Amino acid sequence: MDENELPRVLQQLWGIEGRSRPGPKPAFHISDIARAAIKLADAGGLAAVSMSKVAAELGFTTMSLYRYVDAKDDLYVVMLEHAFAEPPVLDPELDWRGRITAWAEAFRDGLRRHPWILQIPIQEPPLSPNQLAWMESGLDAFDGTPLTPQDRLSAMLLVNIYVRGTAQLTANMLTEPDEVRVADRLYTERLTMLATPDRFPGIAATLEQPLDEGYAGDFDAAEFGFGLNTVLDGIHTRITRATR
Amino acid sequence: MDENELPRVLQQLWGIEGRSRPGPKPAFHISDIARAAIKLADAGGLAAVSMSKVAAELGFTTMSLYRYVDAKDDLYVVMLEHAFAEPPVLDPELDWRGRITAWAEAFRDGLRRHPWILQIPIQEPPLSPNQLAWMESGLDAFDGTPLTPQDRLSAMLLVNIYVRGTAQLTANMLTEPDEVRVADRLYTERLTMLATPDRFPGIAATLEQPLDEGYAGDFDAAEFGFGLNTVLDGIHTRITRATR
DNA sequence: GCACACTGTGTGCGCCATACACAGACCATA
DNA sequence: TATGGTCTGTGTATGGCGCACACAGTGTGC
Repeated sequence: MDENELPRVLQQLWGIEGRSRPGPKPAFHISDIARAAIKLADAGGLAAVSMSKVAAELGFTTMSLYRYVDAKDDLYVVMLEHAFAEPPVLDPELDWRGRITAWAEAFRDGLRRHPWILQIPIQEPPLSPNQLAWMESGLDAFDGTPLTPQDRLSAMLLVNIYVRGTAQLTANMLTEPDEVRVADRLYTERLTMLATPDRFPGIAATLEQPLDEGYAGDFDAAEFGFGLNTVLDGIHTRITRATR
Repeated sequence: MDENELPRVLQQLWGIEGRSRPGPKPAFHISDIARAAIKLADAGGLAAVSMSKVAAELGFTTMSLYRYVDAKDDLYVVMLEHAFAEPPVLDPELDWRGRITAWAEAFRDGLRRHPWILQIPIQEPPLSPNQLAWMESGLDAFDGTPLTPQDRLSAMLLVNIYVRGTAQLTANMLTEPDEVRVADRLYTERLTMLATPDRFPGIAATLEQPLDEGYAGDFDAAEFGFGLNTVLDGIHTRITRATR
């Protein structure tokens, strides 16, 4: 009974094959759809992904996609599942901090490779194989700590949220690195103009500080690691309390 | 020169009035547009907001909106600006932790009141008055700490990201509290079915743990505060290091 | 009082997701 | 081996969307 309730996309992603059926053989597979859609999204953002464009990319008609996918949202699920392939293998030699850091960086790399992921409207919590594998991988990073399963979930989600959030901040500016610089400079200019020291002293103080070279280009690796470490320090405190 | 570059929406939001001009008086104001759009969004989510529906709500034609707003994205900016009015006044008696907690909770309340905010595709960093006021308010929470302006920005962003992220997690499920319960139970069922202990031991362990009553209904205040405290512990560690 | 910038409006375009009916392909069964 | 039913890809059609553009009327600065 439960199996029937599983949406078709999830059934296909988990490889729950229907028994051999009458009718013509399907001409392709959802993974083909995923590949075509990801290609379009990598090139032109999520806006470049439409049912008709994906179908054209595959050489089929728009409506043929609906034989594989119930709705556009399912297309997103399939794209997400294929964009994040296997989670990283975490070095068991490392402590929890090293492991979750590696996990976070791998996640970040994925988001950098496919920035359109951040544009996907999230409707439901993840249930597809690779998504669960990433979850599992993140939870496993806390093996050996005294954290309860619930605590591990919270901690993993915290890191997950942090990575997504920072990626969001940097991905606001468009894709081209040059454009990032320009948009950033323009933003700073405008902010300097609008955030006057009398009404916005805190913001003004931030702007007075000369930007580090490292920071200028992007919310780069150093800054990312710095913020991540703050989060991990918080988790560390929790672990210490749990040990006591 | 710089003023001319400012997008029209921002000019209007900052109250930079153009000199008195020829032609008919405008029939309404962007704040009317904001009110109408927010009303629609509160009732039916961001999907219920279209140029034509907003215009109809106001009793005007679709195209009239474009006399006030250059594009749909600007409409979002206006909605955001009006949905988050004044930031909370932070009690100066409190320490930084109390202040930033109050700020985070106020932010969270705003997101709860207008869940559609999370659906708005963020294209640019904020430059509108209330948005900057919230930024300022968040930065001010760290007054009296040894953190540098840059550190305060990072810390504020960290809290901001946390609140957004957790709100995102809970808002995935739809609006009705009952639906949350149902969706949550359904998710747990499916997860239990798919995340078998052999392949996903970490996830399975999380599921075995009986859910607290408090947790069941929602990612509620207690859980929110718990995660927030973890983040604040991390910031506390940074402050301690800066003091030393 | 006049020129002209500005107002709200009507029409129309191209794109989107997707409902539905259809003709042909193929397997399980007889 | 024949056949029924189910599945395939396709063509057509619908209602919505954001928005470009031309227009007639309005009101201010000169």
